[in-house]
Amino acid sequence: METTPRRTTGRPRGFDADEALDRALLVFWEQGYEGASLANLTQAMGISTASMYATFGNKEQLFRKALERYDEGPSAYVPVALAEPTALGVAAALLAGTIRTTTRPDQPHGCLGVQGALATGDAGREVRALLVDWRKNGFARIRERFQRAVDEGDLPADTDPALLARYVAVLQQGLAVEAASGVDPAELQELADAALRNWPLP
Amino acid sequence: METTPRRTTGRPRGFDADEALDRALLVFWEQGYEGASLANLTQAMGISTASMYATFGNKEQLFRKALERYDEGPSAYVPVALAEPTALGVAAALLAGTIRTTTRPDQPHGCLGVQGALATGDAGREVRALLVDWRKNGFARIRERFQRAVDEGDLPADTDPALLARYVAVLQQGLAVEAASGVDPAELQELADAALRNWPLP
DNA sequence: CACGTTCTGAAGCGATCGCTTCAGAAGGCG
DNA sequence: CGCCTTCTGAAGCGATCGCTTCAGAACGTG
Repeated sequence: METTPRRTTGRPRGFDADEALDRALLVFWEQGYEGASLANLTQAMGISTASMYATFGNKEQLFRKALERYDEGPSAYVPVALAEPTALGVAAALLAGTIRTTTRPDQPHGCLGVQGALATGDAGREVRALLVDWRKNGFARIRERFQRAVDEGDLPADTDPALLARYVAVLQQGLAVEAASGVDPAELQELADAALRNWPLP
Repeated sequence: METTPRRTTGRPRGFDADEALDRALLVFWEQGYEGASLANLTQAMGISTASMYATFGNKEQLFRKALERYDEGPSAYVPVALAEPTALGVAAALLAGTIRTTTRPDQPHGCLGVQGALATGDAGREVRALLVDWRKNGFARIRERFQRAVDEGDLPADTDPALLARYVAVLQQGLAVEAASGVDPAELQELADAALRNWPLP
């Protein structure tokens, strides 16, 4: 990432911005946007508030960067899943990826895009809207992929791509809530398998 | 409700505790436990902080009472749904009830039990655990109902009640997240219908 | 009416909130 | 080396956090 123009001169930054961002991501992921205080964040990042503001702007912009980081890291399974050759393969990979990402023992349980700011006070209104868009975008990408599957004959011609995409998205979000509740991933995977057992075949 | 022993003498309370609790419920529902400040709450309740503390104890106990109120009000469809004669009827009523409750135009969108404290800082740890239990309890009641359906022959003998209950619970929670994102209830109901189309029949 | 009890408005508790400022330390460059 | 830019630790900004205290108002009761 290139958070600052990085002039040629001056004292170089004493920390790794990417690593600091990763640590901030974990804090937001676990505590949510409003639940994560500046003190929590900077302590986990190992830097002072001044360095945080100089590097990332403010708390909200830090969250936006952390969300981008989430897309590149924990949520990187999504584009991979969408590239699966069949619609059923796409759905299965999305659900498996969701379960894997939301239940890792070394990470916060659940999904940042869901629990980062699902209900907030005034201070979190913009971040909440950001995550609403993030989820809407995720749904749209699945819908487009399923539309392609219909066009290609991979899904029956009378399939409603939006309905099917909503099904997958709802399962993903429901799974994320279950994961945040500490439910065993094996049980969730069993459910994901069952939920795709009646997939519409061409 | 009977928050105070209600002695026979003394100056009577100048507000309706139930109504104040209803208003607090709306604030918690929309802003979450941590996002709702004492100022938000007492202003919506129309009382001073002293009255709130005298009547309800503190913020956390106020939330607990609000959750009980949520069970009696917005979430009252659950026991009704569980009393449906067939397992499919139970599932359909639970999903329809979820959609109705989480998308009412005159109420916050989404589910208090999900978005009230899904990810929190230290201050919300206990409330988060409370809602985890709340959700686990909801799942358990569905599972027990489906177990009964298996015993009664209303579901095939080889049906896994826990798996089927998890399916319904995940759909409910996913629908609640969609509702919190502002998705049209008609679209969600369409999805709920589709999700139950391959219900295991005896 | 006076008493006794309870409720309530207001003020304020220490702590923390997100955020800013600033002097000085730390490095690259001429 | 000395200059100049940038980074950083610490202190502190006003505001708000959840919560408590208290004097006085408001009522039922004897």
